Amino acid sequence: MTEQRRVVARVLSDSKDHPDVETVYQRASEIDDRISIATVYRTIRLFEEASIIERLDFGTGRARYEEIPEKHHDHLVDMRSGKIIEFECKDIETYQKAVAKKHGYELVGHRLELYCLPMDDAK
Amino acid sequence: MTEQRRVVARVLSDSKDHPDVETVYQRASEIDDRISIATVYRTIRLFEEASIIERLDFGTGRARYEEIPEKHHDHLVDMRSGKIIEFECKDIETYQKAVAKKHGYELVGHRLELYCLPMDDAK
DNA sequence: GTAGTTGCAAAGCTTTTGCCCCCTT
DNA sequence: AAGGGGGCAAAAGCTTTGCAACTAC
Repeated sequence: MTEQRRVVARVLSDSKDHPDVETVYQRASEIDDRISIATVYRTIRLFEEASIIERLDFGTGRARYEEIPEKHHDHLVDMRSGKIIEFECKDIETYQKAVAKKHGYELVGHRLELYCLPMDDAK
Repeated sequence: MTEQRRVVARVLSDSKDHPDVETVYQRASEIDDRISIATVYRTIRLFEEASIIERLDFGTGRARYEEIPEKHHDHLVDMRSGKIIEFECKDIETYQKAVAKKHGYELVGHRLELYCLPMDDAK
């Protein structure tokens, strides 16, 4: 466990948003500027493989990350502001399992994003 | 409307799977080998912007495409074989709208993928 | 001391673009 | 004839990697 990994771990843990690698790198650099972006990539990959963080991708071409939460949730993307809202919906998950089963599969994971506009903008 | 675009359009239309750009390029080349991959990219982008096709992305690093269907559907990914199964579930969509509304949003689009293993493999 | 980690820069992959030529209309 | 479209190769954007130096234990 090196200093660099500690810093990256701390940044990821402290981030309440869903930062991309560049953002993690910037935040880590503020704490300790001897860190390189290659190390950030390597460390993030390591954490991802260890199931400590999860990769998200909202179609922007850059991967974003969050710590794997206690409680699973999905994401609602505010298309106007880019804000990400987390939500949980047990009913949806129940139906997902049912769909998988109907096709002869066991549900192992899923990915759900809702792309939305604020009520007032919608029209 | 040039020959190249006609060929790409035909390939996309004939493809029952969800080909990536490289695959579309290969299939197009079999029909007419004077096509370049740059043109395939350009044409696919054009069709995407014209809402003729839709971009999919199953986390493999390459975008995949399908014609926009009459009836909306989502995708179940067989993690063992890579096969993609299309499904439709009205109930899930109803709950999605409800979730959006609860947060003060209007649902504009969504993305749902189920990652599954065949029943027999699961354990 | 040794195995594992970092920095740097180069390379990899997918996708986009500049430029000039060509085809379509 | 004019203008959009295509081919090629170079460039861009994100991510990974080779290698030598360095660190943690």
